Parts: sequence; structure tokens; C-alpha cells
Amino acid sequence: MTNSARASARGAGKRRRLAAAAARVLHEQGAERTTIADIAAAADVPVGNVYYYFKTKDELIQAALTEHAGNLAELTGELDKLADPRRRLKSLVEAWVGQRDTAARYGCPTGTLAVELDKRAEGGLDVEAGRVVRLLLDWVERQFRELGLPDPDDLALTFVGAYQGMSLLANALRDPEVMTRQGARLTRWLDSLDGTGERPAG
Amino acid sequence: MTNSARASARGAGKRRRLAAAAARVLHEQGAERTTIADIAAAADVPVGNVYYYFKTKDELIQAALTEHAGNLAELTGELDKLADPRRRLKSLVEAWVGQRDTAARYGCPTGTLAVELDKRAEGGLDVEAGRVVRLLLDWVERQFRELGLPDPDDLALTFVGAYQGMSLLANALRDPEVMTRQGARLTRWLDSLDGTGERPAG
DNA sequence: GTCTATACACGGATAGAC
DNA sequence: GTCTATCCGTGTATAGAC
Repeated sequence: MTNSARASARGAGKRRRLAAAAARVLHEQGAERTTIADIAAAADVPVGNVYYYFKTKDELIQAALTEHAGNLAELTGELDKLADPRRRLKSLVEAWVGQRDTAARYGCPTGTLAVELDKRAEGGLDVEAGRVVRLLLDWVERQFRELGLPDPDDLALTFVGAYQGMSLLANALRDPEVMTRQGARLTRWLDSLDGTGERPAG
Repeated sequence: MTNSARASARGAGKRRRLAAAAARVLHEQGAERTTIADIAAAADVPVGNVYYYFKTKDELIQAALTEHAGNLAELTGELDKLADPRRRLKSLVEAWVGQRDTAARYGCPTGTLAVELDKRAEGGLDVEAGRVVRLLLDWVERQFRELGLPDPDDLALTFVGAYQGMSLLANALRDPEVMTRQGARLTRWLDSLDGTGERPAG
């Protein structure tokens, strides 16, 4: 292994640590209140060194978004192993409810970030956030389509919207129980949908 | 009228203008990215003068929250004139859909503010934001209770959560149509609820 | 009560030694 | 590739003239 290759390997490791730390810290503190120093400390990388990997704070935020997209892809990849699309969606709800304490404390990672980035429209980061939301929306829509339900895109909006809404309320009220109760309701809703027609308002 | 009384009247006017401007600008730009100067300019008050009315930025944010609470009280006050609670809720949905362009551009005023303030937990402003959300929640719950529906508190969480969720998605996707479509779904849901029992997941 | 000037802190970003 | 020192812009808040 050459010196530069070894250096790259170390570098890639640090880069990855920074991206992961960015995702975590930005979720907990919000994009505006998080400083480069915060992320550097969380990643255990010297502050000044950060700029070698990411030229601007926006690039770090972008990395966090990519990280979130990756986490999502990993999760849906697991769920895809289940045979029944309805089962997949119900498992997703279970995963969300499992994160209830985090949701009550910090909200949905992508949702809260999207809210903040929409007010930071300069670097086009708002569009990027929308893209990550779209990833989830599209995957959910695919499940409803496989179930043969009408208007799968609307159903996906309702489903993901319900998640975003309950996360926001759980966060605003600082109450994890909101996730539990609304999660149960969402599961019952999934059960109530049949392949022949649509129930009003989901 | 004494001099000081006249001064108070002028002062109260400016104070009110500042509070209203704070509510508007904080919604559009977000709490962190909004400077005192921004609010002063929007209220047409000289920057340096702001501190006479509000000692800190947090006090200005608090004033904006009070403003939002006032707007909400005004709206529900109007809706209360309608005889049927179901009609009241449907009118509320109509009002939300009527704001679809604003929602797509800036999200729900209280919701987005609550998200941001939750990451600004020092001054206890996060709790204040939760209080405003509670006002809406309580009013909605009262309507469901009047309709004789079971678990009115859960229904209120579903209803308000749906609104917060659709606002966030409309905002993230920058698409007002999300509000229209999900609003219609919410209306159909209200119609599907009867006084005798509860439909699964709303 | 109104407004100007400014102190002061903080955070993003860069230069350049190692 | 790593790290320190520092520049510089910006924004909150205050002092004090009017």
C-alpha cells in the first residue's frame, strides 16, 4: 500500500465520520445552531482539519442529507425482503414508533432538516432535502401500488404526512406517547385498506 | 390627553407593529436567520428603537408566538359561530387549503416555528411553542367531543397531525397541490366519522 | 421616547507552518 | 494530509446624545 493510498483510507474514514456526525448533530441541534466546531468535536476531528474534507458548511449539510438518504435506503432494503407490501408498511410504522423517544426530543431527522433548509434557500439545499423526502414517498407509493390500491401517490402523501405530523406533534409536546398512539392508528388504517377500493381520507 | 399617554399610544402602536412584523418575518425566514434589523425594517421602526420595546430577540419571538395564538383565537372564534362542530372542522380545513400557497412556500406558521424553537431550548421558548400547538389541539378536541366521538384527544392528534404533515410535505416539495389533495381527503374523513363509533385510523 | 454609534462575541472561512 | 492562528463579516445588545 502506498503512502497516498494509506492517507486516502484514513481520509475516507474521517470524511465518513464527519458525515455521520453531521447527520447526528444537525438533527439534534438544528442546522443554524450547529457550528463546524460542534461537528468536528462529535466526529473527533480537529476543527481546522474539517475544511480539508468539506469546503463549506453547506457541503457538510449536503453530506448529512446523503447520510440520511443512505439510512433510508438501508431500511427500505431490509423491508423489501418481506413478501407482503402491507407487512412492509406496518414494519415501517413499527420502526418509527421504536424511535419515539428520539422523535419526541428532536423530531424526524429529515423532516426537521427539511423545514430548516427551506428557509435557507440560497445554496439549493432546500431542493436536496425535498429529494430525500421524495425517496421515502416513492418507496411508500410503490407499496400501495403493489397492493393494487387506487391513487397510490395520494395514499403515500397521507401515510408519510401522518408520520411527519405525529413526529412534529410529539416533538412540540415533548411526548413520545403521541408516536405510540398515532402509530397504532396508522397500523389500523393500513389494515382497513383493501385491494378493491379506497376508504375516505385514509 | 397627557404627553405620556400620547407617547404610550404611539408606543403601543409600534409595539404592536413589531409583534405583527415579527410573526410574519419569522415565519418567512425562520427564527435563526431573522435578524432584529429584518423585523425592524418590516415594521418600519428604526433598528435601534426596537430594544426600547423588546429587550431581547427572545422577547420578540415570544411576541410572535402570542400573535399566532391571537390569530388562532380569532379564527376559532369565527368558527364557533357555526352550529355544527363538523361544519366547523370542515371550515377549518377550507381555511388551511386557502393558505396553500403560503404553506407550500413557508410551511405552517406555528409548526415550523415550533420545530425551530425546539432546538433553541435555552429560553424555554420551545415550551411556549408547544403551548400554542396545544391551543389548536384543545379546540379541535372539543369539536370531536361535541360530536360524541370516542377518544376525541386521539382524533384531535390525527386531525392536527394531518395538517402539520401535509404542510410540511407541501413545503418540502414546494407544491400547493399537496394541500388541496390532502385537504379533500381530510374533509372526506370528517364526513366518514359518525357519532356512534370510531373508524380505524381516521 | 427616539435614534446613532459602537462594543462585543461568535462563527465561517483562509493562510500557511508543519 | 494535518493543524494553528487569525481574518473578517455579521448580529445582538448597550451607552448615551438628542
